[in-house]
This record gives sequence, C-alpha cells and structure tokens, in this order.
Amino acid sequence: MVELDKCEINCIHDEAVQAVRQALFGEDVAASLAELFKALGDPTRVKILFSLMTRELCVCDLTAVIGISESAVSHQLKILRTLRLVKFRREGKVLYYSLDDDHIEKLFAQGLEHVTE
Amino acid sequence: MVELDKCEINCIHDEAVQAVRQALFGEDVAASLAELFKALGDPTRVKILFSLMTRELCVCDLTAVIGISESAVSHQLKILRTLRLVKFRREGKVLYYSLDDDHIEKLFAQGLEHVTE
DNA sequence: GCAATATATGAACATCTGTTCATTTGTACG
DNA sequence: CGTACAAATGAACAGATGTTCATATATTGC
Repeated sequence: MVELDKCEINCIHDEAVQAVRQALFGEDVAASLAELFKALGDPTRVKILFSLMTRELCVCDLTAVIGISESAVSHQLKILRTLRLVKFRREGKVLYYSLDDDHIEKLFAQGLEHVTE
Repeated sequence: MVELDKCEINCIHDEAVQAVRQALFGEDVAASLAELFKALGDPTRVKILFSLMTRELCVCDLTAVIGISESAVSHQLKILRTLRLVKFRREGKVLYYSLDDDHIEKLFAQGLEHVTE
C-alpha cells in the first residue's frame, strides 16, 4: 500500500490523479480484462483461435494443424473454454470446437493491425 | 514434431487441416500477436493503459493512481514502450507518458464487451 | 461387459513473469 | 561542482505458466 508521501507536494498533478482514479475501473474489471488478454497471450492459443476462425475443428485436427501434442491442445482448450472463448459440441467420440464469440475476430483484427503496421 | 501418424486415417478432416494450415499465419506473426496480448494481460499494465486513455501522466502520477511502487511502474512502462504501446516526452526531470496508438482503446473496448456481457 | 479410440485431467518440472530492493542515470538549480 | 529528485535499470526471489507423461473419462461397436 503505497501512499502519496513525498511525491504529492511537488510532482503530482493532484486533480488529474484524483480524476483518473475515479474513472479507473475496479480491481475486478481490471483483473477480468487482464485474464482475457492473458488467455490470448500465448502462441499456441493464438493459433488455436485463428484456426477456429476458419471453421470448427476437432481436437485431433487442431493437433495436426498446430503440431503439438493432443494433451497440450486439450489443456489450452480448457483455458479458452473457461473464458468462454471457445465452445464445443459432441458428435460421437469426437468433440468439435468453435469460437464462442465474435469479439475474438475483432480483437485479432485490431491486434494484427498494431503488429503489422 | 508431432506427425499425423495414427489419427490421419480415421479421425482427421484432411482437407480442412490442409486448408487451415495454409491460412494460418506464420510462427512469427503468431508470436508477435501473442506478445502484444500478453503485454495487455497483466492487471497493472491494464490499469496503466486505461489511466493513460484519459490523459498523459508522469510516472509519479501513475504510481499514485495505481498504488504500487515507482519502480514497478517503470518496469511495466518499459515493456509497454518496447511494444510501442506507450510513448513519452520529457519536460525537465519529469517524463510524461501517453498512449502511442489508438488501437489500444479499440482493443480495450472489445475486451470490455466480452468481459462485461 | 470389454476393447478401442478421442479427449480430459492430474502431477511434476523447467521456464518465464512481476515485484522488491539497491543502485544508477539524467536533469535542474544553488 | 554537488546536492536533490524523477525515473530507469539490474539482480534476486516468489509465484505463475506451459508442456510432458501417465492416467482417467466418455462413447462406440463388438
């Protein structure tokens, strides 16, 4: 818990700090947002999500497309499921995964713009 | 290097896998995208960026707004600088930070939509 | 029920990440 | 020049993260 001890006197823009502090969303929202972005912040998951942008795929397909073990894919899918980024339907023994949400496509689009500019 | 050994026979949708594989962006793009999202995937950095959406602020202000040590803020700012998410200008001893890019606001907007729906 | 198969899950481990503490750099001003 | 102060940097450490390996579910077809 850092308090405004020495710095408040000569350096801080007090009104600004107060204003921003008020506008700043709560700890929980910041945490949720960070959690979401963190989920997108892994090459494997980026590839999984991008793959699912084309069409729904089973775990086995994803394994082949991305080139890592089925277990690794499954673990990542669990994370993406928990955050409601992907959903799945069962067809016999096979589970078909797809994007749960069209926000992801927009997020990727924005992200790509930043990266490739 | 996992090959399509046993699964290709009875489970994989071969054409789909090939197609997606072709469409899938390269290792480097995936890595860049992941790096960007990972940078956004930390509560402290989320707060920093959100704070800077309102107006430019000095490191000292950010310390007060967010309530963590100046060193911690500085370390995070370095990460954000490296990824061209924030920029700064010097005025005497004080460095004023601001957003480098309007993509961030859009990314946050999309992210918030997903989180708060 | 049992073998086969697709996927999920748990434990373990090495690596990466964020913070703290100590030190340094850069700038202003007497 | 030397002190003061904003900010940056480096080392170190605890905690989180992603993969692997081994094992467990769930479903199908015999």
